[in-house]
Amino acid sequence: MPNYLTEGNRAWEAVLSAHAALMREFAAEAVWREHDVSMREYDVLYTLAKCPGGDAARIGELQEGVLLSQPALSRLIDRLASRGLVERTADPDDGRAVRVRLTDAGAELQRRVGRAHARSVGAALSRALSREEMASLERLAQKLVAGQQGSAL
Amino acid sequence: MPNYLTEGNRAWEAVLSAHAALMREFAAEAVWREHDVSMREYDVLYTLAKCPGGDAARIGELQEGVLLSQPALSRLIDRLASRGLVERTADPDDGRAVRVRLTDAGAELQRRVGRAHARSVGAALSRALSREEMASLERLAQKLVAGQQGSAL
DNA sequence: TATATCCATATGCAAACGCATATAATTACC
DNA sequence: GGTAATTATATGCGTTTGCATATGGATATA
Repeated sequence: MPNYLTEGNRAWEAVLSAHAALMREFAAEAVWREHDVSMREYDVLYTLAKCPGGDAARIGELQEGVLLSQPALSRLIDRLASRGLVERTADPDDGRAVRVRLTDAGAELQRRVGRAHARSVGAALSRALSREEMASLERLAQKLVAGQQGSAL
Repeated sequence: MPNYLTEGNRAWEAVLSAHAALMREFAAEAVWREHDVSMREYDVLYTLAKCPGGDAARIGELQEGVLLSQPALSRLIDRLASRGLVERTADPDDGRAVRVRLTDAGAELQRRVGRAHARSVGAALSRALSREEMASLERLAQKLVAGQQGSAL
């Protein structure tokens, strides 16, 4: 594994620019205001929605997908719960843990917002990349994630 | 420009995951604490450092690279200025605008932190991608940015 | 089983953020 | 050239964030 430092840095800088540019565009969508949901809140709702085990996840699991500190995520879930979008339930196997799952209202909101947001995402990517390039980008991003997981040992 | 909505969404989701994973790793670096600089602050210092015109940029220009609201960036610059890392000067051509440039101390700090951070970035990318893949990722990310610029019209 | 250590989540608090809006300077239009 | 619309940045204010730490359950060790 040779170290191509400058190439790596240039690639990462480009990724950051792309991330910033697209996030800015997506943040400008009307959906968020229409449904009174922030992108971060939606991110959590989305993560819960695609969660395999009956839409229930432990906070620690959600943490991996969302770029937030543990306390910030804990309070974000507070807010979602107080709005009736998610429910906290005790984990039967671990008394310390908390399971979070979407309520019907939360799942419904996620679907509504998700449809609109997915359109924007698809449009933005289609504008810039071919189908093959999208697949290539997906693969490269997945390799980056995989590389990270290896280093966490 | 056909719309490959699902492919685009999968690619974007992978990019978000990679971004989150790497940002988390980079945030854990010791540099930030050692030099009492947050990643966002460094981001601004870096943007100023690579700025062509004598390391001076208008706030609006900085805004494009940093994912922050205009008021947040304005105050971030306040803090950097109060620590003597950047200087605000009036723009000679536009009385509304403000030019921001690195002080010597700011440039020095940027270099120190930059070296350490660049090592981490390079290492993380090298761990996951080959040189060719880095180049490919850079190109795809640049196309994403270019696609965005086109849509801003 | 008592005790120390480790883990998952929550809470106190100061710092930082976003939204709305103010301020001041530029450009557009008549 | 004067008034309106626009642009660049700053400020007020309520909300959200991160850091440090508390709390309470699990695991290990003796």
